[in-house]
Amino acid sequence: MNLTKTQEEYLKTIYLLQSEKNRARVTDIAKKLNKTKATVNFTVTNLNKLKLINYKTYGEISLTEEGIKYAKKILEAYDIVYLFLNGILEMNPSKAEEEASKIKATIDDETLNKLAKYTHKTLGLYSLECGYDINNEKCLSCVRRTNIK
Amino acid sequence: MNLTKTQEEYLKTIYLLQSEKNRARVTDIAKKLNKTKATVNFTVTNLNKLKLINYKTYGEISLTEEGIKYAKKILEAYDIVYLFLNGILEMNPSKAEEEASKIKATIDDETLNKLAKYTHKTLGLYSLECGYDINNEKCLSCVRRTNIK
DNA sequence: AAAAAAAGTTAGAACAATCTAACTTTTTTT
DNA sequence: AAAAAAAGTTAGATTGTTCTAACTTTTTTT
Repeated sequence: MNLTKTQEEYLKTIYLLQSEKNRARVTDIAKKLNKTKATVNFTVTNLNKLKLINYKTYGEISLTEEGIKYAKKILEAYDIVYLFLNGILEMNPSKAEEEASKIKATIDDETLNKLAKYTHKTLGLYSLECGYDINNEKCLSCVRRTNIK
Repeated sequence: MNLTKTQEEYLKTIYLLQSEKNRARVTDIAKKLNKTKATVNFTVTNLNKLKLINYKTYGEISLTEEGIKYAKKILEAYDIVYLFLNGILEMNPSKAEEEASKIKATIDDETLNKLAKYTHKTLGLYSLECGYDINNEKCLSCVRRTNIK
């Protein structure tokens, strides 16, 4: 399935809201993304059709198994970019967060992998506190700032 | 004036085509951006209304003074990102080019400046072959791969 | 200079994402 | 439990970007 940037952004937001506040209502998402409730409702309906979230009119919103998979992948990518911006470029957390979202949404996997490798090497994290495996082209928990269950 | 990403992309493309091939026709732009002629025609008409290009129906396309200013700024930003991707992440030129376009279009000036500083410092270009001035927050000719007249 | 090819244009449609305004449902407060 | 507030929905419109298909103009070839 090929998601749009917006869809990815919403999945990530729902995931984070759920792990931070144990719920992700239309209003919460709207606030976090600075969109109107109508807009959020539109995308939520749309993600529901794709079976990425569970949702019934006036009901609660939660990610499906599939949705969680996507959200984790999106977050991992986002975290790599965040780590670079915050850890290497020394941007302040909130700015780095904002920019990481935007950048993550545009770059492809090759760039992301190269950035992960570089960031790990430069920050001296490789094969230390994190489980990053340079051959396996994966970046794991060390990058994650949020606590995902 | 606040341009959309698409408008910026077209301005950059027109600029490059003009310096490389001395002309930027609808067809040339379409090929470079992988869009249909109809689509290019639409945006060209639109840039003309904004007085960023000179253009009459069936006529030639060229940048106005204003258009050139924008294009240079866009290219400078693009080049900073390109230098990072190619020079530091060691991506191959064509991939770096492609990704730099996308990234440049999303990040804001603060990120760009930090990236410029970092890239210059890391590649040892600062105050050597380039005119980069760390206080002035500008990245000048050293980054430019294209020869702009 | 006529025919063919290339370039350019226009009209009409589609899509994703967003908005405002009016409305309904649910939750909270009194 | 009635009133008020908060949350959620729907309809309708707008914007930006893109497309296809049909058409016109310009350029090149014969």
